[in-house]
Amino acid sequence: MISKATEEYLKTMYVLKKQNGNIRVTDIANKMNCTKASVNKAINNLKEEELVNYELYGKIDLTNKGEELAKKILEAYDIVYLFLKEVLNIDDEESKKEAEKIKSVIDDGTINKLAKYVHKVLDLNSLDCGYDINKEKCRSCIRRTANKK
Amino acid sequence: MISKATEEYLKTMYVLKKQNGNIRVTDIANKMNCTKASVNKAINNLKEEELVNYELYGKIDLTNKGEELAKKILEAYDIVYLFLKEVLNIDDEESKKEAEKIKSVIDDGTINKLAKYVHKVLDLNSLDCGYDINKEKCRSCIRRTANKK
DNA sequence: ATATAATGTTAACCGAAGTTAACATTAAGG
DNA sequence: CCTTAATGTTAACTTCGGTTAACATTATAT
Repeated sequence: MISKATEEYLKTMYVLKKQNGNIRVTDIANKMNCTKASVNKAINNLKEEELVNYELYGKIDLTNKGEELAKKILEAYDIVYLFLKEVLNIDDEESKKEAEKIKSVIDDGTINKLAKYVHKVLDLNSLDCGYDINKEKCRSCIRRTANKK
Repeated sequence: MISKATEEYLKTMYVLKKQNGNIRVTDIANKMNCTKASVNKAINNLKEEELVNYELYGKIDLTNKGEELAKKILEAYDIVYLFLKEVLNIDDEESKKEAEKIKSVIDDGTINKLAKYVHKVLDLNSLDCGYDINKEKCRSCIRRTANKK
């Protein structure tokens, strides 16, 4: 339905909305290191799918459906990022870069399993994504090992 | 230099060579669910990069450089697959599918960290990829937890 | 040996995602 | 206001990875 590439635009738009209160072509292009022309195309794709509302030269905004999807995409990114950074101890910049790529290819099912695992290993019982993992024996041991240099 | 998509063809060729002793366009196409035409193009790309040798209607073979790269790609796949299957407990088919996609986007550095982690968690001290992780306290605990339903 | 099947190659085309460059619209400052 | 700068849009083009369909070559079986 909607490509992974196009999902990126949606995600960026969501972030900009939270951040600036509005969504502008120029800002998207800057964030994504692409041209305004590319942004324009993506917006049209997203409008097709009823993920964003906009009129020529008008305000750009996400629909409810668009917000939901954007949130899901962001969650996936967060989980992968957390895993790379906190479990594998990959440095921050690299974790961000890699999380971006990985979350763009993996299925929901994998994200869910990863989320559970990360939460278990890091002893996080509540996180934005809503995971609440049952306590298990030996968790602090796992964490100590996972976080060790 | 060489795209991730084209790397896939190289990997498949390597596997077929080990498996059948020879590499044929038709077999590659079957394995990869694509047309022979696509295979042909990929082979030409790989020849450009001196990763395979071949002449029109002739034998197809990997160069040394091609073999080395193929091995690296396979290692990456194996590590990701192992992680998904044995650590996250994702089922076999899904693990294969996802490993394929993930290994196509991540950097070497991430693969290395993941390899170390997987070996530590699963208590594997030797594997094809050559990792030999120092023993650490509490490893069996980690493994028990990782393998638990 | 030769017809037929299997295999390999090529040309022309497609869609996705990006680009450049020209143009249109809107916003801002004097 | 009205000019100019910033922003947004569009058309034409590029590259990549794939396709189909026609064709060429090689292998097989009787």
